[in-house]
Amino acid sequence: MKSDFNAYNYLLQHDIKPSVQRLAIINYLYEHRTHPTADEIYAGLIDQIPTLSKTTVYNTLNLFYQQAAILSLTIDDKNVRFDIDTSDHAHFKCLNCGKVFDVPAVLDSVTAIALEHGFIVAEKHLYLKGYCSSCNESPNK
Amino acid sequence: MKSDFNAYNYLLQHDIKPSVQRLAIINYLYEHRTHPTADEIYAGLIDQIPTLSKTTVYNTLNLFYQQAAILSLTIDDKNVRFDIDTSDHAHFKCLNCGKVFDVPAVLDSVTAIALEHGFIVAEKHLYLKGYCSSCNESPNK
DNA sequence: ATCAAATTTGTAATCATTACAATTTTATAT
DNA sequence: ATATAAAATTGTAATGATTACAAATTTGAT
Ligand SMILES: [Mn+2]
Ligand SMILES: [Mn+2]
Ligand SMILES: [Zn+2]
Ligand SMILES: [Zn+2]
Repeated sequence: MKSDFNAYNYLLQHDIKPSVQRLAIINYLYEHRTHPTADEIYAGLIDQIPTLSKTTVYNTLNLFYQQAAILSLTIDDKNVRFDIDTSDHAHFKCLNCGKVFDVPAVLDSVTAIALEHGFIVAEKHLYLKGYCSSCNESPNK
Repeated sequence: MKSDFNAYNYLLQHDIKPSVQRLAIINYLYEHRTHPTADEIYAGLIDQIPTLSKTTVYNTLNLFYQQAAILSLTIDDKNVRFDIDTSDHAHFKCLNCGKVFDVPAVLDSVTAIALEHGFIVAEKHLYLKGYCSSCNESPNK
């Protein structure tokens, strides 16, 4: 089953000039909704693009973020994680297996309160931490 | 005007054995509600405790965090910030001046949704980013 | 006073991310 | 098509926050 995602147009829509590397990275994010780190993206693409540089991965992700084509998640204090899903949703990180899950959420009320305080809100991040259902049922350690 | 905060008892209540360094750090957090970094705490205490080591500051903050005596904030991808206020509230980071402000918030609804998905929630962090009222009125650059 | 445990300290290591200059690729002008 | 300039990519070195670790100091119990 082939992906119906048009990476080329997705980049153009965000004023990003497509290149082999940029298309590969945005496609990787489309196909891997696990909120990968820059290093994971690099490891996942190095076979496909043997000349790929880790610097390019970082530069490209920063460009995507600046152009609001992806989210940059700091739920983990060690690595920044990336998400092609820029819609309003929360994230849950399991303290046992480390996976980051999506959680449906609406954050309008908090944004409204921030506006009342004179803040102009550009980004909203709701991070939850705890134990996922798998790790809860069969705890590791 | 003297602080009415009993640092000694606060540590004991969280099963933390008080020491000169630990008392100084928890007092610093009580008096500085700016969500300081480990480095800022170190810089703010080095005159008062000239032998203080940065390693001790990190170790102590990690201990406080493990004992749930403070919050550990990852709103900034560069530095972890710390907060003695463990009550339910959100944070707003100004992308211009870098300050981190408190924002009142109730996150029960999202926690409920997470529970429905089988997640056990231990921590909740709501981070907003944008421009504070000062920076909004007189933009810098 | 003595000994062991806990805490603190200083230094070195780790490691994610960025800086930077060289190289390669792409686009534009002749 | 060729020359030239601009943009993108690459490799390596630097940065900087945090941690690892072992030595030194302090604390607490006998
Ligand atoms: Mn997501
Ligand atoms: Mn706070
Ligand atoms: Zn898990
Ligand atoms: Zn500001």
